[in-house]
This record gives sequence, structure tokens and C-alpha cells, in this order.
Amino acid sequence: MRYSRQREALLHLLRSTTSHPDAEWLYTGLRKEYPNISLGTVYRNLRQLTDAGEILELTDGTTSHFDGDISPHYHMRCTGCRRIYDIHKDNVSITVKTEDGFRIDGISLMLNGICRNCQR
Amino acid sequence: MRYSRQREALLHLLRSTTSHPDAEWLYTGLRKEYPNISLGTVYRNLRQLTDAGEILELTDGTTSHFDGDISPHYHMRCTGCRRIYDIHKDNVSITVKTEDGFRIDGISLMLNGICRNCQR
DNA sequence: AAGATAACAGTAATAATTACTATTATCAAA
DNA sequence: TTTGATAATAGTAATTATTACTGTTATCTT
Repeated sequence: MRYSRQREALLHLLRSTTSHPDAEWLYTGLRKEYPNISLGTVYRNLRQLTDAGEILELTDGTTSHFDGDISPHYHMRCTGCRRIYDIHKDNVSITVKTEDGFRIDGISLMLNGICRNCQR
Repeated sequence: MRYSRQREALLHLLRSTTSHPDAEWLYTGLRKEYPNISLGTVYRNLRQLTDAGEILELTDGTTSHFDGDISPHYHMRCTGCRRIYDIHKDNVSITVKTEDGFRIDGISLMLNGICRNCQR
């Protein structure tokens, strides 16, 4: 993977937020610094970074969201405001009895509910 | 929600399989009995049934898959053949320390890995 | 420097899903 | 039972997220 300013800017932008943005949000943000950046460039780099394990893709829901924090933690989606919140790993415990010869490579957990704000 | 034959047939078809099909698969199956059924009808009814809590939507991945079994259980997706398998609830334990006033309504857990078949 | 090619911007194409519209089926009340 | 209101339908067009294509530019190695 060859260096590019656009990819570096994308990675920095994603790491600067905890809002788990989607491609469009990142595109809009990057255009401030790179007015001519292409949406395709954003998507391509998001995939490359995901494949390289440098960022995380959250595929639950209709649109992919991304997380610059790859330390072990979980997520909660508010069905009201659609925001995704982090949940510290110490607050969750998951144990799975592997059956039938499945080889488990990754666990994606999404808690759905209503955040404090949206409960009014 | 007013009765319709198409919706009833959809529900029966979905309940007859454990393969967690997508809209296209259900559409193809329903066309045997209803050659003129519309794909839009399939999507509309899948949404209605999901909203009514009569079926389950699995949104992890690029395409929505549906489950006619709404009893508590979990899922595992094989990254090789893309099939979704059921995991009995007794083989999984999840505990979450609720923090920050979140009200958790549902837990969606997807284990990603390789099934016995795809391991050769 | 020069050559090879990864990455880019811009645009077109694809895939899944939703919206629209005129017609038909369901169902409750006369 | 008809009748009337309208939910649901088939068929089609539109939308949305994402990927593919293409000619040009930037990176990096020699």
C-alpha cells in the first residue's frame, strides 16, 4: 500500500471522532482540506484500511459505519437518533460454546435500544 | 394489517426454512405459487412483518436476511459460503452492565468464521 | 532523472431497496 | 348481499449506497 495524502487525512479524520461516521460524513469533512477529493477515493481507502485491519467496519444497518478505534470494545445503536455509542469491553462479557466445528474468527455485537437523550 | 394471501404465503415460506433467506430468494420461491407477485410486495411485507415482530431481520452484511424463527437464539455467518447458521441460545451467554442510562431493547450477535464444510 | 504502477478525480454502472400509480381485494356497515 | 372505504397488489420508476472504469497524476524504486 503506497502512501497517499488523501488516505492519511482520512485516517486522521476518522481517528479524531468517536461518532462512527459513514463514508458520506468523511467525504464532507475531507472536502474542507481536499475540495476535489472523490467519494470513490473515500470508499476505496475505507476498504483498504479495513482490510489492513487499521480501522473497523460496522455493517449492522443499511449503511456501513467506521471506527478508527480498533481496541477491543462493543457498540450500541440508538434506534431513536441512530447514533452509535461505544461500550467499554469491561462492561460486556460474552462466552460461546463452539459447536459443530465452526471456527470463530470475529464477534460482532450490536446492542439496540434508546439512549439517555432520546428517552427525553 | 389487513389479510393478504401473498403475505401469508411469504410467512409460511420463511417459516419452512432455516436458511435465513434474502428477499430475492423468497421472491423466487413465491413465484412458483404466485407467478405475478411483485418484488416490491415481498419487500413491503418483509418490513411489515419485521415491524410487527413476527419475523427477524438480520442486517449484518450487504443484504438483509430474514428469519422466521423469533425464539431467542443467535447467528453465525460463514465467511466462506456466506451461509448463516443458528446457534442455540444455551451455547451463548452475554451479560452487559448497562451504563449511562441506555435502555437496551435487543441484542444482535453475529459470529463470523468458517463452517465445518468450508474448512474442507 | 526515468520508468513502473498505485492512487487519484471524475464519472458511469450496479445492486438492494423504496416510492409511485392505477387497479384489485379485503372487510365492515348498511 | 351490495356498497363504500381503503389496504394491498403488480408493475414500474426512482433512490441510495457502493463499486467499476478510465485517463491522468503522485509515489517510489532504480
